[in-house]
Amino acid sequence: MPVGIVIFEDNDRLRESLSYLIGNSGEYKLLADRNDCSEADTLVRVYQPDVVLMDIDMPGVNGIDGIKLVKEARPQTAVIMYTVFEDDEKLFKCLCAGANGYLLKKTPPQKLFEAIREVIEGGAPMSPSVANKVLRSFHHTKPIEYNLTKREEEVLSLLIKGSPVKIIASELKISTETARSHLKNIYNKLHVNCGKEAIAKALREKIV
Amino acid sequence: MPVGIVIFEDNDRLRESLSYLIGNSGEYKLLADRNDCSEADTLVRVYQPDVVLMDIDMPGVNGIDGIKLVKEARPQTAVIMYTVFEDDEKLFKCLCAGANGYLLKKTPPQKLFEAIREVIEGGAPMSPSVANKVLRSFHHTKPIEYNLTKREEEVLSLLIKGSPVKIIASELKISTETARSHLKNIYNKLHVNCGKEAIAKALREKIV
DNA sequence: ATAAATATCCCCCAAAAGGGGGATAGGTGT
DNA sequence: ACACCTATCCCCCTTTTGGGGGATATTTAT
Repeated sequence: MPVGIVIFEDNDRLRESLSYLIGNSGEYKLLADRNDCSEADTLVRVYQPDVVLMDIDMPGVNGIDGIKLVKEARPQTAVIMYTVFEDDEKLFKCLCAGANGYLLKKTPPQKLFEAIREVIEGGAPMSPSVANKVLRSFHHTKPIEYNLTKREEEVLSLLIKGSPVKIIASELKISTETARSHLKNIYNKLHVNCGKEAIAKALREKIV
Repeated sequence: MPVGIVIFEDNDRLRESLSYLIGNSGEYKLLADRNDCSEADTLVRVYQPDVVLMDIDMPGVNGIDGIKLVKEARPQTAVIMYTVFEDDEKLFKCLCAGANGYLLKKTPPQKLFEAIREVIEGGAPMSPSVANKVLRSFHHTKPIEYNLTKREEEVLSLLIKGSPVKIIASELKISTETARSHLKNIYNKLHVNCGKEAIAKALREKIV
């Protein structure tokens, strides 16, 4: 049976041309198309699409919440974002919400069809610039150097487990006073004033 | 001028066929090919390639450290991994080390050429199953429910900035005693005993 | 060889945090 | 109507923290 598709896109003209293209592809079957995704959950429950094409900027419920509706209603339905936005915030929100692909609207129809094929086969189609952003998000940007000594790193790694000084000291088999000294030095090097800030900074910047 | 390519691949047969394909493409120019990447840094400094094709499993210096050598020597050179491995550990280590693409060896040469084109244009070519792994790494696996109230979430989000109770209270325009109450409730709900543990848990599990 | 950095320990003291109570008012749900 | 949750506030008391000193050995670097 052909691949079933549902489209959420508030631009009527665009939605209609997409629907037309898909309906006449032979390869895909257009199950439904809507200009808002407030009832996305019901719709995917009823039509059980293999793929959903989802815009982001829509009146009422936006596409990001739309992803969640779709995924909660039917996790196996693949959601491909189809949008003009390529800012990091929207992109990563979509990915976190469970999007299976992310295409920019400048993608030509032929590539769009390829992407649908790819997502059906378990891939994750992304426009090149999007894939690049995603990859770059892994490039541990700057291992900012705080010049912590080995011992200080040990102390810090215990600290970020939430251990109080006494525990840190006993784990490292040193006196609490020594542990406290190390902590003071760590706070100075990280430019923070207390353990809580140090933990926050260390975890955020992936020190240790 | 044609796109310059350097190959690191320890399988002689494969390396030679790749070299041959690239050398005869007209589109690309093979600058060098090696069976180990112990001198990857020197090599990219000398040949200044646009793209490096890099295997992972090589004698001596492995491909992951190879990425680092290349990127430190010449950050603008794009590194495409070309490997049989698709386990999470190797994949994400490569991405973190700065890889610009990740292709499985089952990729047909034509797709390989496409990938090189894509990476030159600033994309991030990935085999479908790889792209899928990458995307899935964003799917916030477990939104473990601690049933924090809105107010408690506000307090927690201030806490993880390292703010002391007084600051939290004044930011939320409530008394320090109220803020303290909220904190106590938060600690109970998160099953922790102090603010440091709460910060660690909240940041690790991406609550708030 | 000599200086600098590191790891270790100690004291004092004020401020902050944490645990234990308890109280009031507004809202929700049944 | 009543129980329950939430948000607000207050007190007491002990432990922990953070900042300020300082001291001594060992290691590292120059």
